Amino acid sequence: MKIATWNVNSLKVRLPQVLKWLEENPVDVLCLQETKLTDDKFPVAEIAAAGYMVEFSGQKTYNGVAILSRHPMSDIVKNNPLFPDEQQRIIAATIEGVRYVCAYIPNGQSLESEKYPYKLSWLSALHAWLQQELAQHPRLALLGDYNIAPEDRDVHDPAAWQGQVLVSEPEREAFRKLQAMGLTDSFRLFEQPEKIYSWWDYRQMGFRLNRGLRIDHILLTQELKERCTACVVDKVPRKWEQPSDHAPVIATLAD
DNA sequence: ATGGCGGTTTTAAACCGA
Repeated sequence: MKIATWNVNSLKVRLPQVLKWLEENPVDVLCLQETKLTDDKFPVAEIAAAGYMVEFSGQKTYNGVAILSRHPMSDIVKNNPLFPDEQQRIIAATIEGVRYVCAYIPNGQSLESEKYPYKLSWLSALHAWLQQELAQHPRLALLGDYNIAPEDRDVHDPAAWQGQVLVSEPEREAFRKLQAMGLTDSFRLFEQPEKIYSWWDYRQMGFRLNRGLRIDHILLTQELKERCTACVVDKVPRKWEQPSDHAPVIATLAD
């Protein structure tokens, strides 16, 4: 079983790349963020033709999430029932006995922005809802764009980023709170090369200079952690023409 | 300090992302 997450920064623009990537990486489950599509514009037929079922929750211009799966999905939940939110940032589904939560955690913009307390409240509500979900689903995977680099080794230049949004202590504390509820960062289960990131700024040759952050994650409960045999960032599509600024993250689960 | 880039919309300039 292979599962993946990818912030595509507009599925309208990136659909050909998603289909190409799935041909080369026929994962069982793919969580997408920033589809930026209303549900009536979602490319269901193209994704079905690629062999995937799909559930989605979108809106105009911003946000939007989807789960693509080779296996049937049930118990779909859109957004956090404990957190009324006009922004479409969560979709959850049960697939083959595993609960998948696909999340596009708010960016926060800056510590001074009103979007920053929104991000922290959003994370707090996510934690509360996940406690309920975990009580029902011992096998749970939380995949998505967390917009949090958990540690300094997930940041290309920790000194330059110190205290900024995406690395600030309250955000990292929220990440650790997710870990404390039994969710493990699958990437850190394994020995990894240094300077592995999942997002690079489009500007100033960010990707070529590897000025990145690791902000896309796959967190797993104990039972899934024990089945996890690999977790990698796939930089290949970041090198394609007109790429998303994020790269996919893939975890492998033994049967 | 600002703007870089790329996507979006109200198809031009403004917004948002990270």
